[in-house]
Amino acid sequence: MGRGKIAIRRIENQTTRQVTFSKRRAGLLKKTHELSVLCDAQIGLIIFSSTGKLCQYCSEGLRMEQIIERYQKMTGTCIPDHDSREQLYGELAMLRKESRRLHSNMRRYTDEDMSSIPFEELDAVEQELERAANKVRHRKNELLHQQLENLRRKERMLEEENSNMYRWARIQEHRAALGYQQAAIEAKPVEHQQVLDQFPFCGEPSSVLQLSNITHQIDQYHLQLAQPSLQGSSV
Amino acid sequence: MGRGKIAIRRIENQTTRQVTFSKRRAGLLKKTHELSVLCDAQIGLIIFSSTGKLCQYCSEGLRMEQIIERYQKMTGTCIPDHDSREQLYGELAMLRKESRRLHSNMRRYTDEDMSSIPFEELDAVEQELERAANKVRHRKNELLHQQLENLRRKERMLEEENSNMYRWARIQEHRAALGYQQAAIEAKPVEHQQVLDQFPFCGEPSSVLQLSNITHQIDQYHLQLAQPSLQGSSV
DNA sequence: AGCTATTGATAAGA
DNA sequence: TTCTTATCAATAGCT
Repeated sequence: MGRGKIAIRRIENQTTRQVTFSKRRAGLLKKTHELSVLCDAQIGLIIFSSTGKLCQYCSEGLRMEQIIERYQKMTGTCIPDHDSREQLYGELAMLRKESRRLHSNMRRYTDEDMSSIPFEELDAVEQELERAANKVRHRKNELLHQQLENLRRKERMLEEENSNMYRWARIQEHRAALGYQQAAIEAKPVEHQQVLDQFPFCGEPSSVLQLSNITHQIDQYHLQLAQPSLQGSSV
Repeated sequence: MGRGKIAIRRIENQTTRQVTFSKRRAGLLKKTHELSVLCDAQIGLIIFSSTGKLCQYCSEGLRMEQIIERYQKMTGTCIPDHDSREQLYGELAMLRKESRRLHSNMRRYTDEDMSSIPFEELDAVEQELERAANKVRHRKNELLHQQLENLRRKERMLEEENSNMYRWARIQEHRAALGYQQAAIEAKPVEHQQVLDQFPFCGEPSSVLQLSNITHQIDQYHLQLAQPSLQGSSV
């Protein structure tokens, strides 16, 4: 058809090829459509031009996917895309959910972020901090031990002195009873603490000085505790 | 073409339709092939007859799957599918990695397995452990504060009682001096501590009971200190 | 299927 | 590209 007959082989002249492609493509689409309509056939036609341009036809009332799906069902070939995409979405949803769960779990341990430390140094820095913190902690414990040891020693001295003083007071009481019977009667039957309560404070025995010293030390210890550790003991 | 012109609509006569289908199908395949060859096009043609029979053509050197794959790639690229798929794969990889990381992190708290920590996660792990240790330390400090506060209160009571007891003893001493002058001379000029030292221990005044109680508490506190912290406070 | 009159497709040129 | 048109191809209806 046409002015002359042509051989069915690749047309070398690019312009001619392009023109022929356009004409014959239109004819093919027309013929395809006619066959589809006349004979009630489901047809899918996919054309990639030599320049990569896509052109397609598919029977009325259908989409190309349906033709392809039917074709794959019939030939048994399966193109992995659809199923695998479903799987991907499923895994994605699962991972998102799990990630949320794990993150909220981890937040129990990590409330802050240290975002400004270079990657390579993190482990070394961390070890150093850990070591420093351990040293501070160790030192603090040593001090606490010392403080408490001192405290305990002084309390034992105090305890001893207290009991001695009590016995000394009893002796004085006894002596007073020998001198003035009335004074003995007044002092003897009264309970220890009750007797003490009857006398207003005056004077400072040495034991009191010792105690104020201990109190001072406790205050110092308190100051130590109030200082945050190197890495921040505050919660 | 043909003896008469026909309308492009479904052919009602089944025989005629079937014949027309055969003839035109052959023509379509021929035209398809000619287009493919002449113009160097990649063409896939899928035809389902009204009876369900499959007929296909595809350009030489190709399989239908390749045509379909190329078609899906191209249509998927034009529609925003390609980008979103890239994103999906990216997010999927990220979530998989993160999930692995979080899981191994959790294992450190639940299984106490520290031997399998990857390099990149050391910093996070250290911080988390550090923070957990800080919480423990904070709790410990709270307890120490309480203990020492109690200790100090009891010591102040003791101090007060001690000074009162001293004054009471002085009064007894004074009364004794009024009765027996010699007793007064013996007690008065001697230093408080020295006087106490002259009397061996006997009996237990209430203040002594209080002190032993405090001592017991200090012992308990010492036990607490001896316990290593959760992450090992030892240096 | 085969034939063929007739219509449709299209190569080449504008 | 599109149009024209001479020519060839496809095919409808008949056998």
